[in-house]
Amino acid sequence: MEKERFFKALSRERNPTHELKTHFNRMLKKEVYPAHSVILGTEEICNKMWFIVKGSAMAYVVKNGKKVPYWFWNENEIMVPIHSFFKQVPLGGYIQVMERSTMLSITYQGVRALIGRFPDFNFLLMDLMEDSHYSAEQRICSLTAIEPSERYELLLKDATFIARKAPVEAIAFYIGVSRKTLNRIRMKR
Amino acid sequence: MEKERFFKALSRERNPTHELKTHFNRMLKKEVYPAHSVILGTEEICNKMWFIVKGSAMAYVVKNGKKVPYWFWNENEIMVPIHSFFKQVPLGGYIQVMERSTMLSITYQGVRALIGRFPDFNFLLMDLMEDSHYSAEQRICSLTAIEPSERYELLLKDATFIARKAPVEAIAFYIGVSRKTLNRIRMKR
DNA sequence: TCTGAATTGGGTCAAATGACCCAAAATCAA
DNA sequence: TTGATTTTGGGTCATTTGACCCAATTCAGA
Repeated sequence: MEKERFFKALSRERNPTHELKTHFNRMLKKEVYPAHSVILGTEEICNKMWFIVKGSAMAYVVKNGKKVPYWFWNENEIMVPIHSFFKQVPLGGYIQVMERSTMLSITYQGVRALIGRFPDFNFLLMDLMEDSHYSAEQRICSLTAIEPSERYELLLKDATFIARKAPVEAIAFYIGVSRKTLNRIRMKR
Repeated sequence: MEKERFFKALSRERNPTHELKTHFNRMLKKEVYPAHSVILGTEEICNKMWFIVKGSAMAYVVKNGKKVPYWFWNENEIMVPIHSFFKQVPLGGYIQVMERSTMLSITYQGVRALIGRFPDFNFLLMDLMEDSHYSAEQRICSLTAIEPSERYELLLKDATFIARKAPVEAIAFYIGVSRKTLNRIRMKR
């Protein structure tokens, strides 16, 4: 069942109590977003954490009228803009689904309640943050320590869904080059 | 006193119990590193979290024999390679002090003990991770959404200590350009 | 303090890149 | 289904960039 998948994605190798799971599941709401809909705007404070049951999404900033993505989420992943959600501050970017997407969501208040009641829950959240932080650091290294073409190869290897689902220009900006340069990279292989 | 500064950097706006503070302080060790010494190597698992009482440090990966920095820490900051420390896995990079530095350290076992005993402590760690994650995300946006010269201006504004303390080449790689390009940027202003 | 090593600014030139452009293809909405 | 809009690959050309180089300066260790 879908709720199980969300909880599984959260808990992974850990073994949280059944009680936590029950309370967690009880708080989930199902949401469906039409293709390309914007879920969250720059000025908004994110008050939900999602699990992508089916679909995908990206977070981007707008520069010179262009969407420059800084994060992608795939099916089966937990989608939460960490800073906006946990600090309850404006997102400073946009989150948009890349296709018609089905999500499960839990509110900020819901998460807070679980934290208060189940100290174990903290560990799950900390794991989430660690992983996210690790990905971000990997991305920084990729953007500074390797060539654009290698970055593209890495993307094809580690995040195939991006190559399949995102517009070319978004992929290009994501790896720090222009659409033209990504085209040239693709021509050469 | 130095230990107070460490705890203050950890707790910030929060108000942890005095008991936590006492136990925390009791676990700290003072360490002094000579200028440019490497504190942690690629294969090592980080088993400490530091507070930089005086000095500064950088984390970098080596690419074609060059040091490409992905993180800098200044005086009064908490230095911890989040992934290696919390997941207890090899660093996958190097940490080096940029000058003779005085630190306070607490071991991984120490942190674990505090987590077990003071659930409050989790919140301090989560704040730490959030902030770190936010900085990483900002850096990703800077590397993809703005021009090298703007990146340099941002660095001068938000992280002056890097411009003052890091070698030119390190600064260049940090903002994703060659030493030559950074030189040209500097010439033009 | 002194000497060797490392870092620095800046010159040259070939290669990579981005801005602009276009026509074809794909996508979307009525 | 169809017409309008968006996305795409690819061409041109000016600009930016990086690799390589060197001499001057700074730095570090004895």
